[in-house]
Amino acid sequence: MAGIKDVAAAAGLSVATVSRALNNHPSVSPEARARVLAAVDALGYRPNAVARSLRTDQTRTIGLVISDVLNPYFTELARSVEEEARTRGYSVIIGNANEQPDLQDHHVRTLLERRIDGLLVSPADGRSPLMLDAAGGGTPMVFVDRWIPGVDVPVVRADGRAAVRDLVAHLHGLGHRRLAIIAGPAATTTGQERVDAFRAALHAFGLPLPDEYIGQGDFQADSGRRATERFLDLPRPPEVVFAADNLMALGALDAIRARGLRVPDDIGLAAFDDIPWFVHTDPPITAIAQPTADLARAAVRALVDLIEGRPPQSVTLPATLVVRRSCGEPPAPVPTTSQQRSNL
Amino acid sequence: MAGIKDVAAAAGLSVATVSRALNNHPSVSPEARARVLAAVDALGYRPNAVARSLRTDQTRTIGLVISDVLNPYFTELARSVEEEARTRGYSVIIGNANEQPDLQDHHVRTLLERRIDGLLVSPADGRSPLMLDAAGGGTPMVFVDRWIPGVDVPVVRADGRAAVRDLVAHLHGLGHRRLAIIAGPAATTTGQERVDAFRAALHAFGLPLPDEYIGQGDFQADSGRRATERFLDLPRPPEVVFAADNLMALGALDAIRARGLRVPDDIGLAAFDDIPWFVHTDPPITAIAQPTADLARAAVRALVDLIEGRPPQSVTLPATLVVRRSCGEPPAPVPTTSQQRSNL
DNA sequence: CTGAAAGCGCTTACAG
DNA sequence: CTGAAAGCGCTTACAG
Repeated sequence: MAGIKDVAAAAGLSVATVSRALNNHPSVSPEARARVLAAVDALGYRPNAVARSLRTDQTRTIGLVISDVLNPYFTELARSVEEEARTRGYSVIIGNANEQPDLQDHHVRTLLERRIDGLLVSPADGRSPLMLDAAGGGTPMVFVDRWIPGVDVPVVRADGRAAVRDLVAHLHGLGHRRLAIIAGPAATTTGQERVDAFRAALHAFGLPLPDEYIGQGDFQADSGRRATERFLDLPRPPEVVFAADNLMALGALDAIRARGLRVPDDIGLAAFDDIPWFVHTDPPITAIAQPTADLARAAVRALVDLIEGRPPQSVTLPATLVVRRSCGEPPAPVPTTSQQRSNL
Repeated sequence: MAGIKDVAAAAGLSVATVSRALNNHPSVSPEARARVLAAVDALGYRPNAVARSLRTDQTRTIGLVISDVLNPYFTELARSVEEEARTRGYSVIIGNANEQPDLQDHHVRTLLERRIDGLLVSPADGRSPLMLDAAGGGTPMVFVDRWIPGVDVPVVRADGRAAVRDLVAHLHGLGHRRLAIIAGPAATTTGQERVDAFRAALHAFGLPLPDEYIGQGDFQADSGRRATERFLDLPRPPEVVFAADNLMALGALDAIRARGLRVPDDIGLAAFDDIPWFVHTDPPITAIAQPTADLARAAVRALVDLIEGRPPQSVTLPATLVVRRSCGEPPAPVPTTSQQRSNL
């Protein structure tokens, strides 16, 4: 493969001049620049980013460690992160922790060895020593979605408290009193917060949250299935199950369906995190929506600020309740299209 | 940040010996190894993969260029690719082309400059010169899912012909005669093949595929929505719409719903690519399922073989029809659980 | 088993 | 505006 030396030889210039021409350094004569470009073209030269990174000590790359790519929320987050990073001249390398602490550490380690310029993390495990001292040590780092309390790193996330309160009000208004939650792992902030918010909201309505109405999940579908089965086996099953993420809601739906039960007639269901499919499930599912793309943008902005020496900004955005039919009683009637299938 | 020199100094050894110890080279005394490890620990040394790559001319990284991360099919593919690559000691960098040729090229270029050891591509655009000569030039490359005809690169993909035939037989058996398809971009092999297979299958049943029953989509949801609207505006709309991927099926569902029409009563719907949500949509959607994880594994295997100098293997796996209720008439009754909600 | 030294492909301060 | 040269942090052939 042609190197910068070959280009220099072909252009009749030094490698220094070639390098300058390629990096748009001002002090290069138009003529030299033209000769370089011609040589690059002729040889099919492709700069070696590895060598450049070694020399400049920057990779123009950020690492994104997320808990589960298969979760549509994180997929969208990843996509938006890449988009925003690209407009700022950065590439992103995604590490999928799949909710496993050791996998998370594997990716953090690999990313660090690759000398990424900064790390965007949604910690699957808040207690990883590796991550803790990466945060302490010089690597620019920003938490997104989930964070680790007590670590001095900017956090970009959504606050779901108000939306959870709205959800509980909605359920209460529908006459439901026995409300259960499938929680995420206690080792994650989102895992805890959503339970806390739910409990606080119930409390405000004078409702209890008995232990048997707290299912322990791990944000993946299987755990939602198992927790739901346990709920259904209870002497007094809950009237509504609130899944702390969309994958566990999918699992819950599977479990409910496997018993031949129907939503919302036999049991209600709501989820944290909204996805396009929730409009088309049977029935459409009431969910709490995060401003995912905005979070992604704010997170990248904070990280790039940190990398480039500007003061980064922590950001908290509100999540919002989207009422559909999975907890009973349709929402206020939607204006129907008058158009019928008259043309058949 | 501590470098190998610091480790050498702390261990009282040369950098050569440190390097050997860290790379498990056999000719290092146990004592030296121990001193190195201790020094590494004490200094928190983290090897610089950039420097190593420059020196060894390998990055132990493969690039994966996919057409759309938001498509659950590709998300799963990406996840399985990473998993398989990891067990073989490779990292993967994902480039999301988002079905845009220039974005695809951007990622291919970036990946090439990073000197990834090999490229796994599902071409969003089969005519990209960049990709074409990357394939010609020395970069180890394999196509997965989609490919580019006439390019000498191993291909790992699913063959959906039989499944499409099964689908048409199923629809015909249900009494449907006016069958439409929302096709993918003609610039992609999967875009073409699925139409071809559909047309061939219709032909076998003596059914026509009029032009107005071929909607032109781009594999993304919006295009499915638009194509479906056009179908519904026809004097004689189709009885069933077959979407060539799951995202366009989502769009179709949106469009159908927006008109106040119902599936399958007013119109039937089937999709290429199966996803977990199809079980829970209203109604559950009949789909053609690909062996995604197997494809991912085979693709990584082929690429790693190529990288490491072994002969790579092209692989074609069959896709299968999964009948649900979205085209009419429920499938043979499922054995119902006798368990009722008696415990309420 | 260990070390001194060359070199991977670039960028950039220094000199002209 | 251009070039010669040093150096980024490693690995590895060569010598001992």
